[in-house]
Amino acid sequence: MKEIFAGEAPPAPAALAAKVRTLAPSMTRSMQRVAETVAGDPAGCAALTVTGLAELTGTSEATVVRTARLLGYPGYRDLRLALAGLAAQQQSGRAPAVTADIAVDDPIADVVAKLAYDEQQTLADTAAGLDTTQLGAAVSALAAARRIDVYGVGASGLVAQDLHQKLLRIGLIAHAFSDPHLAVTNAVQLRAKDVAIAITHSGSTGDVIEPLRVAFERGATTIAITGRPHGPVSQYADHVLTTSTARESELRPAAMSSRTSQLLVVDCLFIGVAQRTYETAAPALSASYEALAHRHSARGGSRR
Amino acid sequence: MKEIFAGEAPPAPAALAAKVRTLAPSMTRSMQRVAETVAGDPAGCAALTVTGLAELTGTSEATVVRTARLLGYPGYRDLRLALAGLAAQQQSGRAPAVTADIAVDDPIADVVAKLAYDEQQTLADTAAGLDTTQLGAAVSALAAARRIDVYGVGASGLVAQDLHQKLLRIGLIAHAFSDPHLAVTNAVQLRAKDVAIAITHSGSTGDVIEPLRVAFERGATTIAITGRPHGPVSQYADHVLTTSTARESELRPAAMSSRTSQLLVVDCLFIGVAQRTYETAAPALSASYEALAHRHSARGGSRR
DNA sequence: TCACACATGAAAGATATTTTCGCCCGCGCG
DNA sequence: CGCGCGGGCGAAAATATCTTTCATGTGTGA
Repeated sequence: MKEIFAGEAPPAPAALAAKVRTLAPSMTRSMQRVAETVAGDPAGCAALTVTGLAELTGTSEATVVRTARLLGYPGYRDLRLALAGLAAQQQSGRAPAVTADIAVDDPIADVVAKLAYDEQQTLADTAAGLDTTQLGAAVSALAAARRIDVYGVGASGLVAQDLHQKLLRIGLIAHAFSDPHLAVTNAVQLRAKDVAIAITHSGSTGDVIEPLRVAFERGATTIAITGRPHGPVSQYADHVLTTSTARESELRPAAMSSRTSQLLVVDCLFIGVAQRTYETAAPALSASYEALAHRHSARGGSRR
Repeated sequence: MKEIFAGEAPPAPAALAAKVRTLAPSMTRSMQRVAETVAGDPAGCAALTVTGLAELTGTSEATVVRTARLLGYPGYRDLRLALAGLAAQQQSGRAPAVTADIAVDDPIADVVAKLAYDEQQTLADTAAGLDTTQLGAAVSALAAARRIDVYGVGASGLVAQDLHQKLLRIGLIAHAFSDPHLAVTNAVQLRAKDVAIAITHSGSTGDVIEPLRVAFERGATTIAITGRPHGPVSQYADHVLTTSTARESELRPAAMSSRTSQLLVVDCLFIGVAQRTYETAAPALSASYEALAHRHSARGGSRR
C-alpha cells in the first residue's frame, strides 16, 4: 500500500474544495469524512491537532495523516498550514466596507474599524485637496520667518500648539495663542518677514480671524488653515491651506475629522520647513531628542 | 517579574509587521533578530520548524518560543500558523506597497503623499493592534467614573488635552495635566470609581508614570495608552491600550506617528463612552455645539 | 571592582505527528 | 457453510517537534 505520489502536484494552494471533490471517489469512507470536514471548515480544522481532528471525525490519527497525504501534502502538519492560509484568505475576503455611520449600539470593535476608516479617508481627501503651490509658498515664508505666531481656539487650539511645539523643536521662534486677547496684543508686534497662522475649521471663528487681520495689516505674511477656503478668514490670508471635511454624525462631531486633517497639514508644513532649514533643523531635532532621553529611564525603571 | 498577560490580545490576525515594530523595543537582541526575520519573510518562516528558525537566526529554540509568546501567541506552533495565513494573504493579492522615507530633497508634493500614506498606515496598524477587550473595559470604567484625570507631557500632553476636551463635552468631569507636580498632587485625591489615564509613547516617562502609580495605589482604575505595552507604565495600569509605532526617520520623529495613533485610541474611547452614556452625552454634545454657533458668525462675517 | 540581574542556549520534559503493526470485516473459493 | 485472503482501519510504538527548566555567561550599576 504505497501511496507514492512522487512528482505529484505541490501543496495545493487554495483550490482545496475542488481537490476534495476530485479525489473523493478514490477515498475510503473514513477518509472521505475527514476530507469533507476539512473542506467544510478550514479555519476550524486549522486549529485542531491530528488527534483533535481524528476525534472530531470519529476516526484515527493514522487516517487523518493518510488523507492529508492523498490531498498532496507531505503530512498533516503541512495540510494544517495550508488550511490556516486558506482561512486567512477567506477571512480577508469579506468585511470590505464599514462605511456606515457609527451607531449607538455598534460593538466596540466596529467603532474602532469605522473610526480608523474615516480618519484614513479624511487623510486621503486632505492630501488630495491640498494645494501644493500654496503649501510651498507657506513653507518658504515660514522658513524665512523671524517669528511665527499661531492662532487657534478650541480643538484647533491643540493643533496650533502642536505646530508650535514642532517649530520650536527645529529652533524656530514660534508662539501659539488660544487666548484671543493675547493673540491680538501679540499680533500688533508682527511686521514684514514675520508669519501668522490661523487655524479654524469653520473659517469664521472671530477669535482667530481678528489676530490674523491685525498681523495682515501689519505686513506680516499670513496663512490660514481652514476647511472653508472661501470663508471670512481667507480675506486676511496670503496663503490658504484647505483641510477636508468628513461628514459628521451625531456621535462624531466635526471637530474630530477636522483635527485629523489639520494635523496632516501642520505636519506637511513642519516637514517642509525642516527640509528647507535642514542645516539647523537636524541638529536641533537630535538635540531635543537627547534632552528627553534621560527623562525616560530616569524614574521609569527598566524594561519589561 | 510576572509575564501574566492575561487577557492579552488574541492571536494577531495580520498586522504582524506592526506588532513587531511595537514590541521590538522591549525585546532582547536575539529576540529582535527572530522577530525581524519572521516579519521579513513570513512565508519562508512558516515552512520552518522551531529548530530550523532557531538555526536560521543563530539563536536557540527557547528564544524562538519566547519571541512567539511576546508577539501574543501561545507558542511557536500558533505563530507558525498565523505566519502561513499571512503568507497566503500577501500571496493572494495586494502588493505590500513599500514607502520610501521622506528625504531632504523631496518635492513638497511627495512630502504630502508620503506623510498621508504613513499616517494612514499608522491608523490601520493601530486599529488592527488595539485590544478591543481592554478598550471595552476602559470604556466601561470611564462611563462609570466619578472623575477622570488624564496625564501626558510633551506631544502626548496635547493628546491628553484633546481627550479632556472631548470628555468635558459630553458632561463628564475630567482634567488633563501636563504639569507633573499638579498631576501627582491631584492624583492623591482619586479613589475607587475614579479613573486615571496616562499617555506616553515610550511607556517610560516618569512624569506620567508617577501620577498613575499614585492613582493606582489609591484604588482608582488606571489606563495606560502607550506604544510599549510592556513598558514600566503598564505596571500600574489596569488596562493597557497599545498604540502602534511607525518606523521613524530623521525628518519624521516618532512623536509624529505616535500622536496619530494616540488620537485614534482617544477617539475610540470617546465614542465608546458617548455610546454608553448616550442619554446624557447627546444633549450635552448638541448643547456645546450650539454654544459655539454664535461665536462663528458673530464677528467673522459671512462666507466669501 | 563586585554583585546582581537578566539574556541565552543546552538539554530535559511534554506534545504532536508519523509509522508500524495487527485486528477485523467482507468477500470469494473450496 | 467454513476458510483464507486482502485491505480499511485504529491502537500504540517510534519519531519529530515543541516547551520548559536550569545552569551559564554577560553586561550594568553601585
